Amino acid sequence: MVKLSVVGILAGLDEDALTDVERHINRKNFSAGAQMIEPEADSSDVYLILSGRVRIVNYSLSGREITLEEIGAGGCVGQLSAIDGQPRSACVFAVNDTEVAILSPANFETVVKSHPSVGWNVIRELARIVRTSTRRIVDVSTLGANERVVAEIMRRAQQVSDDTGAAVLSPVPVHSEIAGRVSTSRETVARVMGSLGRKGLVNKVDNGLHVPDVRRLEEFLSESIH
Amino acid sequence: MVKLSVVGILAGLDEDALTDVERHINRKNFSAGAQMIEPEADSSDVYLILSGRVRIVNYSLSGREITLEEIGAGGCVGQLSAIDGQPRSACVFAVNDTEVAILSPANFETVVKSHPSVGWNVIRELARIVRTSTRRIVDVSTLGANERVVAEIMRRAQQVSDDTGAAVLSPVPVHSEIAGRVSTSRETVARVMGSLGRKGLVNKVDNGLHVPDVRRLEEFLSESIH
DNA sequence: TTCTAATTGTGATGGTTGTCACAGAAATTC
DNA sequence: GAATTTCTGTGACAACCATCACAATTAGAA
Repeated sequence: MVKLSVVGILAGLDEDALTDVERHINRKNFSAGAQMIEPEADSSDVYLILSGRVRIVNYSLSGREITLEEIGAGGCVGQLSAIDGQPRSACVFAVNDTEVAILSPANFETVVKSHPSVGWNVIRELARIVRTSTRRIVDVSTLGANERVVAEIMRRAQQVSDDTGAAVLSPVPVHSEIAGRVSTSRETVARVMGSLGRKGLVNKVDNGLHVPDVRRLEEFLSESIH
Repeated sequence: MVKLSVVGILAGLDEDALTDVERHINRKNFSAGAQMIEPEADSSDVYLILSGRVRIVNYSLSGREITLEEIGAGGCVGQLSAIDGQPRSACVFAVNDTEVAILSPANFETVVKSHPSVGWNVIRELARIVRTSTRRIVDVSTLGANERVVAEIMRRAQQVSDDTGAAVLSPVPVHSEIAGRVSTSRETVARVMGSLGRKGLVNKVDNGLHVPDVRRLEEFLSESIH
């Protein structure tokens, strides 16, 4: 049984407070691929992710999948509805087997209001989301689809680059998954990845995608933006 | 001298608390068009808007202007940097003559943490921003430029529609301003507006843009999405 | 292994829309 | 009211990329 203390927004709570929260949650498990929240549902529960990984997506009428966020253990989803009472705007499903603690909106509000540190944690988390959303709006408004794909690879590589400036993305990101994250088609991702490979900017290794020189990728991107 | 009580995030504070906050702010005036915050500046102050109107924009390398938000009296800007300490990601300028109260990041954090209601107000405000950002990401990923323009007019009309289902947007929105808000070019907005006019869905009146039947506009949009 | 499903690679094509260019209209300034 | 700036309207054109359509490859299950 995973402890609630792994949850980021509860950081700073002492043992007593945590056991108190524990009394107000329901634990639940979802297996990989299961849908956790469907849009327009009129629940407003907050899901604290204890283990596993979830993805927040939105489907266009034409069936195109738009990935809004992906959140791992320690994160939480579904806060928005709990905060403003509006219906859910996206659907959430489990990428891996996932264990969650479910908090009712009323209890969420109580916890937030009675523990200033939790309130501040929630604020920080929302600020993070606003920043990434803003970046994405700017990206999609100023970059072409090809450049967005490169930028996405670059960002992922930056996060795991070692001191020689190389990085390995493992497992190899699936094209359609990247496409969902940068609002383009799977085919465009395939073409860009092919071209990056031919230029030697990335290459496939056993169990991952190898980026020999992240800096060179950055340069390539700023050149192509022109 | 405008009272601090107009500020949304301070709602719920009593007189004593307000006078206390008053001691920690600096008032400042900006005239229309003045730049209030420039990107990358290493200040992290929070600006409480007492009167006037400001616009948060981001410029692409090619000079294209992306409007992220527009905020009137009672709102606040610059929270993100105060919350996460990261540099500013956009620039803010005054649309009208604007009076602000400036709060240092440390004082902002103190106020938020010492008044649960303020904390919750900030959370609600951030949630609102996340919702509009998400909507915009979905829009820009699923709709074409033409449809986004129609959707923008529709949303504005919905907000001011009377009981007959008509609406007047006044003053007439400037094309380039709409373009900045839906990530397209001024010319595209001009073409769409022209076509909407020819269809009788909108028409110019003295001092505004008249939408005779908002519902018809909604229908037109869902048809064009197809 | 063999079979099946998922993922990738690539050509052809057409629609959308950004960009350039310039003319006309409207609003502001002087 | 003349002059200047800002805003609007529209044509032409090319770039970009989503979509369709398959083939090839790889991974996973039986």
